Amino acid sequence: MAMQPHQTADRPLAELLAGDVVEAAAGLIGCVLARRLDGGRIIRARIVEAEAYHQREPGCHAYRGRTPRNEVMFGPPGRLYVYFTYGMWHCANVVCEAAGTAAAVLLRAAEPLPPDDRPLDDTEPLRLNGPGLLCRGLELDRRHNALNLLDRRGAAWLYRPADWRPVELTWTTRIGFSFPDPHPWRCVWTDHPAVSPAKTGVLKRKSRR
DNA sequence: TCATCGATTGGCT
DNA sequence: GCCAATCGATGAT
Repeated sequence: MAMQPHQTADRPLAELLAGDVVEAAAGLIGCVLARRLDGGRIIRARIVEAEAYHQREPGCHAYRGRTPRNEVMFGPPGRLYVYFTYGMWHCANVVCEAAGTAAAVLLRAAEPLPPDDRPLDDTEPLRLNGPGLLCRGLELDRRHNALNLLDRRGAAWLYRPADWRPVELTWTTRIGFSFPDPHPWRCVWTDHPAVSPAKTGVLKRKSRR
């Protein structure tokens, strides 16, 4: 089996997202998703778990081609793809690879960061450890579909923080498949406490740095 | 037009 | 471990 990618900071975020979606999943671990709420308050969360999807495999929403729902996946990289599922949850993805190719990284879990100078309120910790919880916590829904995450002036944006460092990654199969997942494309910040409680991912291998 | 089910979560047995 | 909640996207009829 091919080696799973490690993390490097040798490429700007925009370039990373324009490239291979599995490498993008690795590179997004440790990056920050910022959200400007309607009232102006800003929430930030560090991504600790992500999954890669590509149109060439049946687990991907775009496997059967372009539909109104997955339209954004075919667009330029760096856009936000939000879909609604199970009647009550939204899931957020970062579109990757070139326009015309449908590929995206599902953001499965993140660690909430303290709001600027204040410590996080321990009495009501924000739980973002699951794709549905992440969207609920950051108040993301389909109104934000197609948002450009590389534009810091928008309602949500992505960046690699100044203190970003490569971390140990664990790769497993992806979560929620109704058939055996052929790809270990779930990328987890090893042993990070904010990772989702999903139990069905099969451990494939670890990678250092 | 209809039936099925999902890239989920939390609660209960 | 099992299952309900809840509804839109999708594929079949």
